[in-house]
Parts: sequence; structure tokens; C-alpha cells
Amino acid sequence: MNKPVQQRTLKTRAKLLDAARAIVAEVGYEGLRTDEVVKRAGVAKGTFFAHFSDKDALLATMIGADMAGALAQIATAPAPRNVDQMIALLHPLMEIMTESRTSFDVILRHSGVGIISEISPIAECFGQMIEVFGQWFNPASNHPYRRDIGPELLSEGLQAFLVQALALKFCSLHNAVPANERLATYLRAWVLPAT
Amino acid sequence: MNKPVQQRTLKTRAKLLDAARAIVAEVGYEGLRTDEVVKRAGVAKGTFFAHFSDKDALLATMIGADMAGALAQIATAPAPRNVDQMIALLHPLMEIMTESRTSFDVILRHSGVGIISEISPIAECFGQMIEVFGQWFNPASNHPYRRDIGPELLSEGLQAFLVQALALKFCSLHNAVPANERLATYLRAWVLPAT
DNA sequence: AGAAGAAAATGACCGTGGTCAATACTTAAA
DNA sequence: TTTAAGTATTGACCACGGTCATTTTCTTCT
Repeated sequence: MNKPVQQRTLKTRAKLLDAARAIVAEVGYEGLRTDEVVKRAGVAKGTFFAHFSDKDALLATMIGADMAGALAQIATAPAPRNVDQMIALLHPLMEIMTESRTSFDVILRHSGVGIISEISPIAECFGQMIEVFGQWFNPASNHPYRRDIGPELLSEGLQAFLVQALALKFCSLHNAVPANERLATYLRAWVLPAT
Repeated sequence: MNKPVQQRTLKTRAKLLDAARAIVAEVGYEGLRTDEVVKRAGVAKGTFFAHFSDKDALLATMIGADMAGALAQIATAPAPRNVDQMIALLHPLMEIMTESRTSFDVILRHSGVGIISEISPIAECFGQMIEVFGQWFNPASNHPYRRDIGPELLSEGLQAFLVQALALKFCSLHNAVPANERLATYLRAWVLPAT
């Protein structure tokens, strides 16, 4: 099995993704139709599902790529020295995650995804996040955050609060307060040592 | 406008809900089809959508009712004196919320729902939760939890961790550790005063 | 009781995601 | 170059959620 993947496979996949990107740029994630994707890509309906197990998988691929990009930026930046810096650093990622209700739903659905074999790009991002955030709380460094719990637990909590703050963005009862401020309140209570 | 709602409206709605309950009992939430619901209820397709704006609304009604029941139990019980008691108290609610992947997805989708006019039973439960949990952290009582932040913030965090712990239940990477233990770890780090 | 108006129920119809047996293409060995 | 064994593609087809003009049933007024 030296060459199990053919050239045209890559080409077709790229055509599908390009078409999908173009559509999203025009009508957003909620306006994306598989029929339109295959039409623009110039392939048959069945081909789509030979490349993506379902429509969600296509969305997850696109959204996951965007999230991974934002996360890479975060990973290369120096560790934030306080909560405000942390929020500022997270902001681009938050924007991507809440681009639309549809995409946020996809993210939620894939954040704790099932089987390992079909691990989604989004689930991978969530795993990455824990590692990236974990660096900020590395006990060896002289960070200003609480030290009574491990960096991984601290990261998981940060993730939980991030999702909570973003979810509230779509709730008209709470969205008077912007997500940034909500998250800041949460994080001050979570990552800072008790006074 | 003394009698805007007719008797048959209630009857039909009840028939639909009964049929749906029966189907869920047999094949679970994932096996529920609107065609089957209307067939068993003995009404036409259009009638279904005159009573529920979409399939999700029906699911939200059923799941919301179950959650409200569990929450009422929690509300009447005395405030938990420690994290273990808290978990034990929350356990029935957690079971309902994770009955299936499908129902959990519905819960996530409705947890921070949009317009006030169409507030879903599930969103209402999430609001209720904050109030119920808030009682546990009432500064006037002599609870053993942290007092450097307000009861509402403490409750919101508890909710965020609850959702996070439940989401991980559907993730094969993490479900080696049961949700109960995960949540216990989170809550010890969140609700207890720093040592 | 009958007529008029409002509310509820009907079911043929549609949009869209997803399937699968048949076909076309690619690759590597003979 | 031919051939055989995969691998990718095709498009007619299906399942299922959701719509809406029409019809039936209920209520109220005279």
C-alpha cells in the first residue's frame, strides 16, 4: 500500500472546500446547501458524501481550520500576564467561534465528539486548547495565577467558561453584557488566587 | 377575548405529546419521527406544526419537563453541605440531561436560546438552576463555600462545569473517568475556598 | 336555529440531506 | 500493452422535516 491516495482525490476535495468557502462568504453558514456545493464544484452529489461523511463534517473541517489558525496565533504569543491580556489574546478565537449561530452549534456538537477514529478537527482544537492554555499555568514559570490546582484543570475550567460566555452571546436575556466582559468576570473568579 | 383557547387544542396537544412519549420509550429520542408521532396521535402532519414550531420544540417540551421535575426535587432538598452531597443531589438531573446524545444536543442548542418570546422550557430550566443553586450559596446562611464572589456568579460557574462534565461523557477520550468524578474535581476547585 | 367570523385541522406538496448499485478511472503487475 | 484489482465518481432515488391553501369545526351574535 505505497500509494493508496490518488491525486484526483485531493483535487476533488479541494474543489469541494473551495466551493463551500465561496458560498459561506456569500450567504453565511446558514445558507450553505450541499446541492449548491456540488454544483459549483462540478461533481456529483455522491462524490460529496464520499469525501465528507455528512454536511456537518464539511462544516467542521472549515470551522476547525479557522479555529486552528486562531489558536496557532495564541500559541505563539507570550503568556498573558493578567486576565485582560488573556481576554485580548482569546478575542480573535472567540470571534471565529461565534461567527454565526449555525457554526457555533456545529462547534458545540463536535466539542466532545464520540469515536476516536472519526475525531473531528474541532475536537482536535479543543484538545489543543488545553495544551496551549496549560502553558500559561505552567508551575515552573512565574505566572500570577492560582497554584492550588494543576494547569490542566485550570485549562479545562477556562475552556468551560469560554464556552459558557460564548453561549450567552446568543441569548437575548444576557447579551446586554458583551461576551468579553462576561468572560473576564468568570476568569477573574477562576484563575486568580483568592484574596 | 374571554375564551381564545379551545378544548380540542389541549386534547390534540396532549395526544401529540403522549404519542411522542410512547415512541421515545420504545426507540429513544434518536428514533423519533414526526410522521410516526402524527400517525399515532391520529392527526395530520400540519397539525403537528400548528402546535410545535418544529421538531426541536417538541423535544424541548419533553426534555424540559423532565429536567424541571428533577430540578424541583433538587429545590426542595436541603442545601448540600459539601461537594459530595452536591454531586449526589445533582445526579438525577445529570442522568436526564445525558439520556442520549440526541437529547443532550437539544439541551445544548436550547441552553442559551434566542428570542424571549419563544423562550424554551429548557432555557427556563437553565434560568431556574441559577436560582436554585444560588440558594446554596446565600451569604446569609452558614455554608462552607467560598464567599469572595457572589452566589449568582458561583451558580453560573457551577452550571458551566456541569455542562462541561456532561459533554465529556460523550467523548470517548475522557469517559474513562465517570462524569460524577469529573464534576467533583471541577467543583472542589470552584466552590471551595482556597486552602 | 341560523349566519358570520375565527380558530383548528387537513394532506398534497416541497426542499434538502443522505444512499447505493452501476460506471469510469487509476495503478501496478504480467 | 494488456489486464486485473482496486479506487473514485455518478445520478437517480429515498427519507424526513416542514409549508400552506383549503376545509372543517367551534363560538358568538341576532
